[in-house]
Amino acid sequence: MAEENKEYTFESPEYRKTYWHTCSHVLAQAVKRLYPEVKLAIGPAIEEGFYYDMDSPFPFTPEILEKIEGEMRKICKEKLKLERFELPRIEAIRFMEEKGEPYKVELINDLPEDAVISFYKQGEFTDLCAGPHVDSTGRIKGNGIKLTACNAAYWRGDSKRQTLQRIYGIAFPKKEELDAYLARIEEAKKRDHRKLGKELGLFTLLDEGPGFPFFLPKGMVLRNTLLDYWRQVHKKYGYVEISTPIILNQELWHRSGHWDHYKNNMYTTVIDGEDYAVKPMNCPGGMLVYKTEPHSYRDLPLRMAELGLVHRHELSGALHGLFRVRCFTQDDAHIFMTWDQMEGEIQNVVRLFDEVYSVFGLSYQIEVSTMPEDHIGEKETWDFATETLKRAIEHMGKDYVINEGDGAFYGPKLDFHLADSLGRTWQCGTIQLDMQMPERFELEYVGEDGQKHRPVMIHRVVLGSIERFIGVITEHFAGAFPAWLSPVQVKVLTVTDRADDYAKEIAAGLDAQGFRSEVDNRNEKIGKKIREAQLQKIPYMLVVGDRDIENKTVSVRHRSGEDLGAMSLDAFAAMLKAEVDSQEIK
RNA sequence: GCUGCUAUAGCUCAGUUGGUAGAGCGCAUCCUUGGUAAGGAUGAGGUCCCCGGUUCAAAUCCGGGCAGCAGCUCCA
Repeated sequence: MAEENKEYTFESPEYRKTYWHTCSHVLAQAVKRLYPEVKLAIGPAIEEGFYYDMDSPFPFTPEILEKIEGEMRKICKEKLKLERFELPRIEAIRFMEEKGEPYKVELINDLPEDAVISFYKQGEFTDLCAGPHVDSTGRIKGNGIKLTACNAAYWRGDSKRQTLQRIYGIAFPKKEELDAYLARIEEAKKRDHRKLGKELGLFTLLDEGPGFPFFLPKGMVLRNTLLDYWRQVHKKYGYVEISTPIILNQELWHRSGHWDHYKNNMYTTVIDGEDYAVKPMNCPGGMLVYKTEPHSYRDLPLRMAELGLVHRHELSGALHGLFRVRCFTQDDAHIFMTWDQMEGEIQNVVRLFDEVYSVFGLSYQIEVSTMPEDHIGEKETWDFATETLKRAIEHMGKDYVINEGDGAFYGPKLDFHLADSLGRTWQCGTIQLDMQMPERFELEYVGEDGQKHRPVMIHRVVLGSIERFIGVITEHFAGAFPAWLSPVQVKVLTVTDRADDYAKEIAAGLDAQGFRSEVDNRNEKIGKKIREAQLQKIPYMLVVGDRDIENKTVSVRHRSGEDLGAMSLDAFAAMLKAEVDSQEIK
């Protein structure tokens, strides 16, 4: 773009990338001016902003980042022209050696034989770079730049190599846009499920069990309500439910292949001198249940669901609230079927996903994950399974992207990434097609022809992990769950203690109809009770005072702030029932 | 696991150059009986994450560990 003399619009994704890419060069230039001893690695533009990886003998503190920001603003003011030039490989290497940039030398060495080796020069600073860039550092708005963080990153993404320091930044052509961006980040932090989980009394994580969440009474109501719904919808889609043990003999895990491919993440124990393992997945248990009796083709597809508690030893640094834990409940199911049933059954699962996600107002993006390096089975089987998955969703008119080499060790999968209300995505649902486990466990069914055949299997989860899903919807709803899910649906607030008995009657009446209510009859003013119920994001507040006692009414307030006025308890209950039954989001 | 940062009351946080601790909220008691987002007073509550070191003296300085946060790696 530097070469072209056209109008720039920041709204175009290409130009944003170019703009941010130049910012990363300005960042590197600023660092080299202030700290010449720092070695440069790589500095690209990313989805939102840019970063530069550097090898520095000292950590970049927030104070240092501010200093660097200041220098960056100066560089913008200097309006340095960006000029591109090329060098033959030998000269390019010598050039970077002379500058004392070993990481750049390594990058050049690893470029393909026929690569054009280009550089961009701005003032005294030159960087190895394929471009493109804006034509002058004057294009960058100095006070629209913010260095947001400094963190560690491995050189070339390899955990065995040098740890570098990565400075992240963001930049906009207008200061107001930067402020809006920073405000959005602040908003996201308010929705963080770890913060809301504590404030709303949903769950907690304690030192005594890192990565092992505790569910508190309110979180448990939410969880059980979610699971009631889950059972109801699975019944509708023809599933049966099973439960298999958490600890099983290690021999089973050898047979399933988990031991060879997953043992680093498995917890083990010894019982009566024999080795056992805590299950990291539910499938082997499901296989064993399938084998407890002979099956006819008439039984298929057999859809066996299991809310299975699995344990996985995740790296300590990977733990993150309920999103990444060491023990979680998968809303698993294993579907056994004939080859003919595959496509239809995959689509049946996708329809179930659509129904469930739409209840929460969640949209998704599908990824097709293909054969990983570390896999079992033949490539031909994998190709067939992958094609079947793709074809099934293509016939439903669904879009997808390919995630090369990210499949499970036993088969390819469709991953459903859910976007929360801030546009961040989390993998929840997955549909995995498996032709390996039925083989390893020698599963059979008797066909129409009276012969034994091998079924095919689908592994699938909709919510993914109950824990993660609760985290996702907590952020998605910012803690204001729809009435059907809210741990407390109604809070009855007394104006004076003369209303105590009446309030208890109201709450008892609601409880009798299956609603979840609480009474706040503390010796506090009504304004304070409302404020607290509001902060707890309770959908409905029923204010009861002398007027209500006299008129046999409740004064209804919704958490949106709307005053719905006085009405009879029956009228309110009917309204709430309609809202709960429809699973309305409001 | 790696790099950096953080750890003080149930929660959110102060704590000056080393002299064994404070606020607000919450909780308890009392006053107050107040109609749609915080009424007032009093009081209880702390092994300053754990272990070790320096020092007459450590919440504070140093080392090690556990945990959390950010990111990287990983997420079958």
